[in-house]
Amino acid sequence: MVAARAGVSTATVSLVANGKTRGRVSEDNISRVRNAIAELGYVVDGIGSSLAKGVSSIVILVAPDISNPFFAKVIAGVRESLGSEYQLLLSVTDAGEFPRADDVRKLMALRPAGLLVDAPDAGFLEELSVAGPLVLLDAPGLEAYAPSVNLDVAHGARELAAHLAASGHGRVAYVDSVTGTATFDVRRNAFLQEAAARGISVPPECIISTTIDVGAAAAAFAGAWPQWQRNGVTAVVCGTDTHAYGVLQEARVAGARIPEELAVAGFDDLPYSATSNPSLTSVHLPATPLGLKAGAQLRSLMEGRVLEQPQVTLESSLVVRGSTA
Amino acid sequence: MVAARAGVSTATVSLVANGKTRGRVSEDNISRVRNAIAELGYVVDGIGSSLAKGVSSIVILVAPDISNPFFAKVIAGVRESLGSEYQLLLSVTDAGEFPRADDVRKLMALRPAGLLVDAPDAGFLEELSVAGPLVLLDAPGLEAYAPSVNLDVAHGARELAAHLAASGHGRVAYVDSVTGTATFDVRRNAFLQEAAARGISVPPECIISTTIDVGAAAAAFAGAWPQWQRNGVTAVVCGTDTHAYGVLQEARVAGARIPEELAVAGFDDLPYSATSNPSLTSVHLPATPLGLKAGAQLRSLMEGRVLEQPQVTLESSLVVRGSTA
DNA sequence: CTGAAAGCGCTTACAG
DNA sequence: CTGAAAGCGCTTACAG
Repeated sequence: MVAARAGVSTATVSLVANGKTRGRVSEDNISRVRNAIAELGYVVDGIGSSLAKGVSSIVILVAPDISNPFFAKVIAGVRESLGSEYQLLLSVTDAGEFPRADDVRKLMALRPAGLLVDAPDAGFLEELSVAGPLVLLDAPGLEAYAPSVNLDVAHGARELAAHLAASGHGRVAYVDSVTGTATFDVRRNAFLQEAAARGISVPPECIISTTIDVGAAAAAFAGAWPQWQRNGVTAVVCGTDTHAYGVLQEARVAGARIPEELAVAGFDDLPYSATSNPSLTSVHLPATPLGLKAGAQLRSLMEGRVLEQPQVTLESSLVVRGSTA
Repeated sequence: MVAARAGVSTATVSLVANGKTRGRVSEDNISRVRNAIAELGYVVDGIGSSLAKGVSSIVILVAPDISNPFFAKVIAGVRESLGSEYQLLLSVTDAGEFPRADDVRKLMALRPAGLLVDAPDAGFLEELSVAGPLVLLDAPGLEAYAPSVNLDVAHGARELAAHLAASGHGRVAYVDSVTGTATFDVRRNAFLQEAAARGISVPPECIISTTIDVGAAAAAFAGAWPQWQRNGVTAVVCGTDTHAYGVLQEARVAGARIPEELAVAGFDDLPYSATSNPSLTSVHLPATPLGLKAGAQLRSLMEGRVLEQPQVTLESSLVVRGSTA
């Protein structure tokens, strides 16, 4: 239709629509085609285009926990660095569950231009074996599989241990996340190691784990607190702020004054952590920069460039607030 | 490849892969093809299939505020009712901003099987003019454009006014959202109307609005509170819980005791509202059911069925907590 | 029940 | 600089 209107072949229209006119189309025809496109409101059909080109303009972001507010910022970052020529398709699953490689293979049938995978486990990547551009987010220890953008969450974890030691805490409990995501292992291990080095004891019976859910964490804490209290626990570190909200809630119910009798801290620095009462000490993770950088890396890959720095690590740092001060 | 392996034509393979074998393919060939598919790990190419069929299996969800935790639940609901044969593509924008119809037209080039639009304004729908299956979410007053699933947020708003009146509040302030989304108008109007009916005064200078952001709301409240206090305001109603978190935070800074000197309430009943200190009185909105129902309606449409009930409204209700009790 | 063939809307060598 | 033609991977009447 556009070709007919402009009086040229469809090949010429395609060239103009894709901006590949350099020395291939006359000025005259370029403007005829542009006019025809504008008048008809023509938009290149993505399906036909994808089939001919072999790839679509879709970028798929695979993530296990979209309900985490942290994630919204990651998405915003990815979108910004990807620009408007790529469409971002979110492959979401139920909170904490990871998509089966089988599901993702179905998504691959859409011929995505690139793939972004947040917080995967090795088995998933093993099974997946993507051919095209792929960037991992928050996948510590999996650098061998693909270029990745990681968070140096261990740094913040160590800061937290140092902060608690400096505040005089000698016995601390840890509320972990049950998901096997690598970041939670890093958080816990880095904290425990630094805590031990600074003379803080975290006995095995003071480490519990629950799903990432305020209610679940509250219930687990309620069950464990009486014994912890008898054992002299004066601080609880939580794998995520969400867990910490549950602990804060339940601690109030149990009548433990915060931070005088019980200090509480978490990871993620969610938006509400600055607002809760008491406000929550937390390890801040740069969510937007994470998305931004991962999007930029993927874009380089998709445009055929070679990454000058395939492995990137972003800093984390402790934000001290009322719950431990 | 599959056809060659099974010793049949590609047409037969297509029939089997799409499950359209009823009386068209022999049992013998069906199993040959199935085996070949399994052995080769073949997945129907979505692009080729879409081009031939005219539509893809993509469902696009357009939404203005993905950073709202409320939204994660809506998505979970949509995913569940859509099932695995459709892929959900999220068209996200920066918080509070709505995609331009132009952007969406680009998405339409992907030939989506259906479109879900959350919290649109009339102008957007006017400009859009979709041909295919379309369902609106949370679009009060726009029922004329398409089948929609709405929240009866007015009901909860009236309950809130009644609750405040019963608690003895005579002068109340309102912190609104600046986005022109219809739901915020409904919330405010329903509250103001019921408040007036119950003898609560909400003077014009006691109505302010900010973006949906804890910090912005906090700053706006900080600026307005001194005058409000002089005017005898004893309660603040916020268009969203996010606004309310900012008010809670700033009220503490200003030394106003909650709820004794100042009652605070919001809308949305976000997960953290149950956990904040004091916990936040809020109008609960059924996010998951909203997504569930919208997905189900769209699915009916995509499968060619006629909706027996094109307009659906879900209940909202007040949850009273410590911030007003 | 089966397969050859046309066609979906594009892009891209290729010949001119 | 331009256009005819092949081809991307499927699906679907159609003829047998």
